[in-house]
Amino acid sequence: MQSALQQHIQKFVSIPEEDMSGILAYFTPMHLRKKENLLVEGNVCHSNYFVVKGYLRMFYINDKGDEKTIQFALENWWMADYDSFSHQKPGLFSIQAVERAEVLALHYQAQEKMLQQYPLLERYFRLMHQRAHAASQQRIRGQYNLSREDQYLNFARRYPEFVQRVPQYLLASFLGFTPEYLSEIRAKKRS
Amino acid sequence: MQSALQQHIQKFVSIPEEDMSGILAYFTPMHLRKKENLLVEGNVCHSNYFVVKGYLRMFYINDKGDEKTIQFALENWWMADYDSFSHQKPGLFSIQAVERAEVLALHYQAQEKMLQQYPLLERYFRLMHQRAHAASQQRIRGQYNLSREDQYLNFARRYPEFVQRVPQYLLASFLGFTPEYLSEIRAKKRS
DNA sequence: CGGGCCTTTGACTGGTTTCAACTTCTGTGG
DNA sequence: CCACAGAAGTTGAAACCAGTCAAAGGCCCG
Repeated sequence: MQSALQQHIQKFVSIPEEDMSGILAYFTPMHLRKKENLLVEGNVCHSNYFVVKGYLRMFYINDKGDEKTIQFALENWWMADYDSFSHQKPGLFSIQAVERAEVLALHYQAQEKMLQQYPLLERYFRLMHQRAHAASQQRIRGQYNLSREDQYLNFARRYPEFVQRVPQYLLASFLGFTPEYLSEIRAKKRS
Repeated sequence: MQSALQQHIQKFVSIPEEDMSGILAYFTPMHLRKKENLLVEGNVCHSNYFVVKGYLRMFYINDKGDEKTIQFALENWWMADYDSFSHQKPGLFSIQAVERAEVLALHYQAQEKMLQQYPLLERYFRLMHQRAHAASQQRIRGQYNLSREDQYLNFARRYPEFVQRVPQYLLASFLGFTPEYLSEIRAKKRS
């Protein structure tokens, strides 16, 4: 059976079958326990992570000391603090496995080498970032357009399984409001 | 004198000098009047735009009928509705020149051809999107962390010349609040 | 079975929006 | 070059969305 990553890459670019093992060799598989950290705020983001199983979240800690989750990465998504990763300088985000998870880590230098050896992958990563860029534009649009309440309702309609899977306080943090308010919205919806 | 685009590309990848004219041939230079549209909501975003002079904004019109600006593109930035552009399907954004502007338009098919002919440019665009992705992460962080008032003060500190250049109602729309409130903030700051 | 974390509920507060009226600026035509 | 109309910016009052704080209830896991 071929890896999830391999399948994913083939969806976007056509890599000769025989190159695949060479490519996969650049990655380090990691098993993470619940709440295990991949990156801690203030450190350099050395790797770009591909999620095979479970899911990750990216967050930071604000002045008041509470965690704000700004992004999740589900199966088949990439995650990194790209400001930190791109310049290999200390960053402002932490990355953590919410549930027990499996990821493939691609170290910065490994990525550079890999891209030299297999330039076709530049296209793959270009498409990944372009897609993320598109997603950001849509997300920002949603944030401007909808009240917090509608953002939740929208999100719940679009990702019903995920809403079940994620703890409410994380979801609230991701949607940009307090757990108390989320609770209120849910109560209103029930009635 | 070499074009702004050429200089910009050379900052990120090393393209042989003799390839440059071939590359530039894929672009269509455009002169835009103030408030001229490059893209209207509901249409397919056929081109990716590089700003040579002046600046663009991307916006949409909400239920109440007012325009929400979600992004600006200054000199040396790229702009497109990437969800629409990537899939060549109708999109949710309009793009407009705020001032009189010059841009280089890269048509979707032209871009694909160009990337086939000069695969090194995949890297260039990968870096552009990665950078935009990084910027989105930072921007979202700012939106979670700061009150609207602080977002303005922050922005004004970081881009003082731009705050002068852009009309206030656009800036308010971009920062996600009403022109009236921006006015109030500025009044408070003066006193 | 117990402790701690998560969720719910309610009262109070304040940042931000809305609406409407007024002032200032800008550009265009006479 | 002035006049004027429309656009952009300001001000203030009322309403509301959402945050904060505190306390109680539910539930998972050791």
